[in-house]
Amino acid sequence: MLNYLKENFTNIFEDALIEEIIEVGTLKEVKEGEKLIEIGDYVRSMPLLISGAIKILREDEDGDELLLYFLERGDTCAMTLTCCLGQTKSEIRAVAELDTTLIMIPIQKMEEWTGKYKSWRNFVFQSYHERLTEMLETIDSIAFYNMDERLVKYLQNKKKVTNDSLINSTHQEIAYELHTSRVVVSRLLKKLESLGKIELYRNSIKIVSL
Amino acid sequence: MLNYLKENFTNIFEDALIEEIIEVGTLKEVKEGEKLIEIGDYVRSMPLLISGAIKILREDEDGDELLLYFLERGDTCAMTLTCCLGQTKSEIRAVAELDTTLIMIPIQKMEEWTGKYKSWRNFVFQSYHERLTEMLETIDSIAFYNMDERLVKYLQNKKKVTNDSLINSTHQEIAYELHTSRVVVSRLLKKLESLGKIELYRNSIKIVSL
DNA sequence: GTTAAAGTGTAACTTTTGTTACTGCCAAAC
DNA sequence: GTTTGGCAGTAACAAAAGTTACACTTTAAC
Repeated sequence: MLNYLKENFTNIFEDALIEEIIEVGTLKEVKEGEKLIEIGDYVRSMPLLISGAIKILREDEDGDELLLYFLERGDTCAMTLTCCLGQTKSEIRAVAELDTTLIMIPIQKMEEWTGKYKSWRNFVFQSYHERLTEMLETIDSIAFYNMDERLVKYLQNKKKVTNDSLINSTHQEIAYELHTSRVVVSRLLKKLESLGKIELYRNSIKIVSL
Repeated sequence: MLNYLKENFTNIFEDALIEEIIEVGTLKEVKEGEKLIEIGDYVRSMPLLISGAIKILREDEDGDELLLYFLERGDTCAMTLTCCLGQTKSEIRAVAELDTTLIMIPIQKMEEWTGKYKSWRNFVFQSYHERLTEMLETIDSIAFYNMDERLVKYLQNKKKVTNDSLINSTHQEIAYELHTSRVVVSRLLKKLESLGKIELYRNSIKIVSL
């Protein structure tokens, strides 16, 4: 755990804080597709992301989803922060996008460390800032762009997060995350293919130039 | 200022903190329609809302707007918090929805107080939580609901914030805030009127039962 | 090998939303 | 009083997105 922390959070956390994290934190590994938090859950610990990626989803009345954003190496979950402190239920679902390694920190430490360590405070505020910014980008996408542009952004984002220009998703899965229908996704993907920007295969999409 | 603070933030802030706020804070009054923050501005002080209401807006490439949420009595601007700490430009525009009274706090104090006062930390985290929740509600509206439902929510929200069932807005103004066109708003308002839920006048809308 | 299930392609159609254009009305300015 | 500009109503049309239906292919299960 020490190595993980040094690699990912050195220059961010003070040495004394790193020691404390090692004392109380527990290492957790989750497989791709595994659910970390469900809507309505009470959250009892806070994740620090070491490697992999986690997608954060919102759900509508019918149980359909919308992808909000991804968490990556060095990130933490801002929702969890507020849930921990406010003792409220989770408003979102968190699912591993890739095989992921996390350090879980008990929520009692949250409050203590925000008083004690300046580096922790900065980290927490920085996280809030990043998450708010990502929420704004999500709002921009939904409110200001058409589905074809949203699809392109989605594919670009997915490529960045997985670091792979071959995207292993079905049209149905993409439709869920964009909160639209499979037929619409197929239609728009076909158009992108005919423009030479992607190549379509069963269960996967190759990004050529987006 | 002492009275304002006692009325709105007692039980929230420690006495020592209230004293400090009085020392360094300045009272500010803004008229309805007045702009407080523009996109791209660097923010140098943090507002505590004493009375009135402020609307927070996002802008697209063409300069068209989208209403994100309102700030009310006892609120502060989460965007400002992160902007102050991160020294980044504002991502949003803030405009007074009503005549509004604020206490402005220099940003230098932010960092100091988060270390010093537990009540201040709680207030800041609470603010983040509320703003994140409101952003989620905004996302729900845009992503999951049709324009007719969004319009109803908008009218309900406006009634709540202004505490007045007579809404003094033109169709064009509503269209801007919902990021749609005037014709669409007129069409949907007319439908609501024919259902007996509202009454339409020039420059205003009376909410009967929504 | 046969069957079943999941994934994709596509046509035809509906609904929702956005656009253009034109009308009349009201209120402030002259 | 007349003019002017902003506001609202509405029709007609276009574009975007969602829906239904069905064909065909691939893969997994039996």
